Amino acid sequence: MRLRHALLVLLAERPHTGYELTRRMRETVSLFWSAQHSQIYPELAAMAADGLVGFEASSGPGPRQKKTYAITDAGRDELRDWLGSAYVRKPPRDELLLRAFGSASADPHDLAAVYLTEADRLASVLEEYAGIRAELEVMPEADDPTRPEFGWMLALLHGIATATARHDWCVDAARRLNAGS
Amino acid sequence: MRLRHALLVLLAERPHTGYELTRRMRETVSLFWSAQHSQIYPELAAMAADGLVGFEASSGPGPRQKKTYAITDAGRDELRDWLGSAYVRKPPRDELLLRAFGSASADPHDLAAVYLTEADRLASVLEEYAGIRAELEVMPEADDPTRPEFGWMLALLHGIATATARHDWCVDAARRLNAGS
DNA sequence: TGTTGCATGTAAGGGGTTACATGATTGA
DNA sequence: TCAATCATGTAACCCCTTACATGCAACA
Repeated sequence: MRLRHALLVLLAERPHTGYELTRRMRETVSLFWSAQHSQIYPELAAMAADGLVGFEASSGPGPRQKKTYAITDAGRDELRDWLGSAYVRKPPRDELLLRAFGSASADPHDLAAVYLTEADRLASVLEEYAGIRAELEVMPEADDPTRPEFGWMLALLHGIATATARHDWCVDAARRLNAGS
Repeated sequence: MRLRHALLVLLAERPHTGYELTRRMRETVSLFWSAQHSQIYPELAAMAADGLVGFEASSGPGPRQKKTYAITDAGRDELRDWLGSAYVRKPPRDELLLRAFGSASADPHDLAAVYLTEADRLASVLEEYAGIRAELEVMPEADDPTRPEFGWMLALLHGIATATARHDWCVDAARRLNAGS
């Protein structure tokens, strides 16, 4: 039930409609989480049934009512408990590494090209991160653990560190593959 | 259908029973892939139906026959094609980052403890990797892209690089959380 | 005698993606 | 008038985990 906690994190900041949550997942949190609206709407209904969120309905565009969800005290408790609970790592599934492991069965140049393409993508992602970092670094809120900007900063630093490591690995993997022949 | 390719990678090396594939997933490939036997047995049957693998049955322990699966030429073609095909990144789901993003709703000390526990785990993982690396580095096969050891080396280097980055991030995140109060 | 390893399967359910379905408002 | 944005839902399907189910051989 991790989607539940992702939604609680966003709702702890301020109330949202399901549509807004879908957009924020895509635009803001997509660095480390994502979900489709088809998953979010039923989950919000279940969370309301469990008392973690409440909603106010108002007339919206289209045939149905628009529902604005807000976190409840029970929701805040659940979120705080989960944030402090033990982290259990999920088995990773990394397709890029699986390919590396199987390189003996590949055309080395084709596989090297795959890694170089990914390295390029990561390089442009890193440029984007550098811009966001410059914006965040001048904000004093980023040093205050009670502010949302603190979490943004942590997530960004993680993104920069891992994307850099992966970028360099991709370049090295391509070099090793091409050096072999 | 990525499990299919994971199994083809292992079968390209040599024939295996479903039981052996399950064990190798757990012991060898678990750094970046995993699967349960309940998933592997039906998939092997489907791959045989599609002509990617063949099997020889022999009498085994227990009530059923033991089946040793071997990759076919069609399987090798499929594997080579997949290894050279474009990589499409899957949306990541990183619970540790989700927690960082929600830190404003957490007890900072509890959350810092979670990160320090994970940092400890990563430190011991890194020690283990260093040992494997020392073994691999004296093997000349690790530089030859046509040998399985080459892929092991690549996967290991990735593991070391990302575990290091993540370890350092965990320590930094705990420091920032504790510095705030 | 009891546990571990070898060996293969099925069933139920959770979580996620893709596609189907509806319809008002705003701006080009 | 056409497209995009806002807004909410359902259905089918895929992938994966957990649990159920069977039974021989080797070893302590």
